[in-house]
Amino acid sequence: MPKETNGNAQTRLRPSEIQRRVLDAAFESVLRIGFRAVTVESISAETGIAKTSIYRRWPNKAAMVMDAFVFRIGPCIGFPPSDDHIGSIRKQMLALAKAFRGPAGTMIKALLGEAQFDVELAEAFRKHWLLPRREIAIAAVHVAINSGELRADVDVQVTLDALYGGLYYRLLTGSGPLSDTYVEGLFSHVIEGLRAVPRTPVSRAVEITQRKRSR
Amino acid sequence: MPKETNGNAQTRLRPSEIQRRVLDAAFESVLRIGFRAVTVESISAETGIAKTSIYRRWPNKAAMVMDAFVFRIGPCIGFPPSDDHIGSIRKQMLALAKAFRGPAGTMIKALLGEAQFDVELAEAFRKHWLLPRREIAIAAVHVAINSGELRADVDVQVTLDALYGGLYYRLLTGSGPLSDTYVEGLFSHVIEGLRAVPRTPVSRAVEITQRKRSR
Amino acid sequence: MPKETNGNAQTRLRPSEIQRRVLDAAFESVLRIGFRAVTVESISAETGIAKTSIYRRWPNKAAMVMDAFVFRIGPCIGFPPSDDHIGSIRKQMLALAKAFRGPAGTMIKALLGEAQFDVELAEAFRKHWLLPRREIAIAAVHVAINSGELRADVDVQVTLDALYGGLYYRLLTGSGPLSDTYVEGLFSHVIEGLRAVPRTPVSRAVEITQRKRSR
Amino acid sequence: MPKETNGNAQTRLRPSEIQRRVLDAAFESVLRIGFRAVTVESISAETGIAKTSIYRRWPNKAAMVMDAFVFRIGPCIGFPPSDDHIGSIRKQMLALAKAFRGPAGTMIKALLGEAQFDVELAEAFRKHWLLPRREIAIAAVHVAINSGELRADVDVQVTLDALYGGLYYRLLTGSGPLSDTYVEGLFSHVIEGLRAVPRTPVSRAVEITQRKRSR
DNA sequence: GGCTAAGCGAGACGGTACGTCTAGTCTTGGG
DNA sequence: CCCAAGACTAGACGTACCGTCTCGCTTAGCC
Repeated sequence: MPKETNGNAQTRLRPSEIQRRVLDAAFESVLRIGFRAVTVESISAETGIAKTSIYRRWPNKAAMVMDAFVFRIGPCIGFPPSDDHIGSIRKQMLALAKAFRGPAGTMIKALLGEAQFDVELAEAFRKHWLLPRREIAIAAVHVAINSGELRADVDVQVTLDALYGGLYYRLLTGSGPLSDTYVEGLFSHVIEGLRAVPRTPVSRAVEITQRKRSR
Repeated sequence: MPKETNGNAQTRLRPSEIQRRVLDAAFESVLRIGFRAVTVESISAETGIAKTSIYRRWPNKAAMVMDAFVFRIGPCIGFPPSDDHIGSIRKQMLALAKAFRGPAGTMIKALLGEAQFDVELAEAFRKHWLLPRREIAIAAVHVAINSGELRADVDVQVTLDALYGGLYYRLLTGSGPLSDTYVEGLFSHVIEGLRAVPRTPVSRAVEITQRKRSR
Repeated sequence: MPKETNGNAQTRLRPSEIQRRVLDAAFESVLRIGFRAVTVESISAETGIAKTSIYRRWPNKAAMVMDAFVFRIGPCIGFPPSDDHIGSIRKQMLALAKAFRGPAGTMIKALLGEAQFDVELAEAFRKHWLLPRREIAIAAVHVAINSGELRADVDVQVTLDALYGGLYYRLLTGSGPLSDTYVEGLFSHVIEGLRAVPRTPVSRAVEITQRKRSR
Repeated sequence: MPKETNGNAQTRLRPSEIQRRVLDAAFESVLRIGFRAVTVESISAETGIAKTSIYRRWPNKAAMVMDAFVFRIGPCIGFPPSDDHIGSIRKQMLALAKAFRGPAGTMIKALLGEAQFDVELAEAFRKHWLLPRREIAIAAVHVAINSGELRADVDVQVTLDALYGGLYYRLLTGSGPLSDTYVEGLFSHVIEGLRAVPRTPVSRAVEITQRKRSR
């Protein structure tokens, strides 16, 4: 008979269980009371897991919350498939904006805010959040260029910064809503000018996408 | 004989002098040791001005540093004039990127980072930094539309988010340099597609501007 | 036409009016919120009289409250006349105990407490409160000795310390009530042994005084 | 080999050692610079023990000094044995007066002064200083009554208030010396009148005790 | 199968800064 | 000249977390 998780309630927690409980509590706490109000001590008190055990795993609160974010959100926001490669970028932008409106947005605001004061956190954020998504997007744009959807002289990095920069700008400055309409506009304003075969005016593109959505 | 500022070194500081000294010290300290390391107490110690006097004017460190930023940077980054209205936006972007590479960039990173946890600071940052510049840019785009440089169906807000969002994205994520070349690329990728009379490929525009700069 | 108090509300207060208002406010405030909570600033705020004007008259809070005490209480607790000189001491003790149970007790607790840390206040308290009363009591005891009520070898100071010390002890330590019964007991326990013609046991004296009071 | 106290100077202090150092420093500081001038911060600075650690044990300065008093003085002033029970009270009064003339007097003045503004301190002072001594004295008086030294109708509380009240009165008001002669006088003035078999005049009793002491 | 090393909870520790409070001084401007 | 108004320096207050540490106890894993 394998030992299993051991039914004895008094038993010590397995390391993986400790990690799970801490990250869950951290995630929920950030959403509930905000990153600033969350404390290693408060997580310790809430979970009953000793501060020592938390500090053994993460050097500080930021690293812990970063892990909580990756643990819970990281893998969730994929890159939706699409017939055309350009359209798949549009779809990813819509998915990202939707995420920004929910818990993930709260976490990203906090983590990117904190990252301005913590180079290790900044590095981790780039590595675990920004780069994975960016690489997929880069590939999509490359394919779009190679397939003739976009011009050959398009600069991939610049294009993606224009597309995604707008989303992050609104998230971080709170200077406007992250609505689907906004995302469509952002996408069409940037992309239409980069197409190999130019389309009609941008606003028409917006109208089209809006018409589509209302169906 | 007017009383004047009074040459007596022993005299008490005038309120405006207190404000100036505190803001100067705050500004320099943020650049030297970083926002996190700056403390109301350290500013008090450095300037010899009582903590009480600082707290009488600003509710907390963030508000004080925000004021220091406005006091020292705020009015400096203007909107360079240009023959064409679109060109003036390009010039402002270049000026902004240059500022981002210097002290202003350090301050903005700190303030925007902190603003993620402080709604009052966020509001102040929008009011004193983002909006004034945005309004000038909006006007420039409107004029460009009315004069026929840009299409009539261009969405001003979306366009500016695409242009400036990229700059703030790189500033805050550190995901790439804020070089003039990058700015030119960002500008041309977004703008060329929005012109009433389409131009040649974006990369050609980049080449042109680069040629200009090398002269 | 004499100037009078001047109906103009805007007129400046006369010095004596300032003193009266400050002392009244100080007295009431000590009773209402306690000596510790009273502040020169709070008195200033309450009366609308500038801190400067208060500090011009009193060196600190303690001196101000001492004055308020003298101004309001000082003259109130007299030395009741009595047929026999000893009886007049008894009556003064009863009057003092009654005062101790009211506002005067609150003030004396505060002033004597504070006086433990402020020699000037201690001196003022002795001069304005303790000594005036003590001198009358000393005279009463002397007369009682000379008239043959008390023994010739009675030490006046010691006797008065025993009589009044008990009252102050209870006031300051809160180790028991300052009831009339207690005062009668204290008086008779000390005095009976000092009479030239010894009386019956002390408890009988207590019974007698109690009988008197019930009539 | 037992672990022992560990000779390593670099080791952290044991809790009991922290307590001892703080209380010692508090005691000495009160004597040296006075209760008012003593500060939790100054004790922290002097001992090198963190303010936090002090506040973890005591809620404020008064409680800390109270503990310092009990720790150093509390158990020292006993109740000297004597052949007769009344004489043992006299001896205790002499011992107490002697203590009042030294460091204990300084501490008691400060604590009882502060206790006028701090009910918790007042309670602690009664519990740790006044009551233990009072209970022994009560017992002594009871024995004296039962053995026939004192009258049966003597009120113990009143008697002790008369005896000890005088001592505290002089300590707190500074209205006279706390000399042995004074104590003898106080004792005999109060006690002689309460004896079952009356003695000669009080002043004679004083003379006798003085004669004894000069031998 | 017993010993050892590591992980664990609990929570005290030294530290830093917070934002508040009060004291007592000083300046300004009005009457 | 005296006042009110109120800003100023000075410095202690008591709190909150930080990240480190000791302390026993428990549990695995290694011999």
